[in-house]
Amino acid sequence: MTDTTKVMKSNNYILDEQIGFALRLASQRHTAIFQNQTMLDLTPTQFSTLIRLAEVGSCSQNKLGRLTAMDAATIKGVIDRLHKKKLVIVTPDESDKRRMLVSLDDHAKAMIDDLEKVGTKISAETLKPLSSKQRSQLLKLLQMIS
Amino acid sequence: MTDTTKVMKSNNYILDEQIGFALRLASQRHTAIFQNQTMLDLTPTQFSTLIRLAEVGSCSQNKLGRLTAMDAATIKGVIDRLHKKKLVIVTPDESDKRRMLVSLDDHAKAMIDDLEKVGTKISAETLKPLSSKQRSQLLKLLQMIS
DNA sequence: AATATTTCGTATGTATACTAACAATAATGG
DNA sequence: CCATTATTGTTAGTATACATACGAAATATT
Repeated sequence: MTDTTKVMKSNNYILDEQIGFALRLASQRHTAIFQNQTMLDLTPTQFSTLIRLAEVGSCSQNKLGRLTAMDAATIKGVIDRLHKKKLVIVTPDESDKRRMLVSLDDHAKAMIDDLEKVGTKISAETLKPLSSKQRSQLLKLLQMIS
Repeated sequence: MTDTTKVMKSNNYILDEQIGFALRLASQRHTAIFQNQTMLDLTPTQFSTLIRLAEVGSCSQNKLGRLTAMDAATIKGVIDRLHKKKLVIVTPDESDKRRMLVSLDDHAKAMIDDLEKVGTKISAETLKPLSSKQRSQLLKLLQMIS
């Protein structure tokens, strides 16, 4: 007599427990929370770009991409759209003719405080299911694998 | 005498410590690891779709989307591309004429074991910086906010 | 100084991922 | 039974995000 269960697929690969799948779900949830903040007519990456620009002042386009973890092609599209919304100023760099200097428009500068408030709320909403200790733990673990 | 530092921007919003930013970085790193697995001519979502199909057998397109956390528009594109690669079979459901029944092509069925092996390797590589305890902790925390 | 390499921005193509609108079909409530 | 509602799949539009290739400009090497 043969126990056929012995040769059945051992099924030890559980998609829902893979880090990639879990990351995608968590990202989706966060993005949904972000987009539900209707005050913000911005995407998460556009938001990050404005915050970074407020920190560094003026910056070349590619460098800004590195500061926000976007490659050259991606940051270009983001800057184009922020420019169309009149939130950033783009001027050629005289000292290096390859570079485009990007900085915040006055209109965007005035928004930064509010952006940070909304950003704080979005993070809190996303992390609501976690205790304070769990929140910093999650952040630490994510940074460790980045 | 006035201490001007008192009115300076309190700068308590640190982009790099926001959950959304951290999630994006971690996702990027995982995707890079995934794509470096050159054995796989698949994207992470295509991979997930094949694994799910192996679990459930046959399934309508929209339901498959729900099982893999993709909306109708997204899963359609994924199925189209998997179909073009001859990895899935798509047939109209006779009992419900709205539905398209999706299932694995034999060619893909034969790949599943290998896919799971590679998938396991990708997850391990992504989580390499973490201890075993930290890995399950991270997974648990991600699932809690999803 | 001339050459080689790198960097910067741009452009194209592919792949998620969402919204919104739409038609066909199915299920349900009166 | 019929009208309403819901579901399924499709299409179009927008926005990351990557790879790749390219020319222009700056830097490094010889």
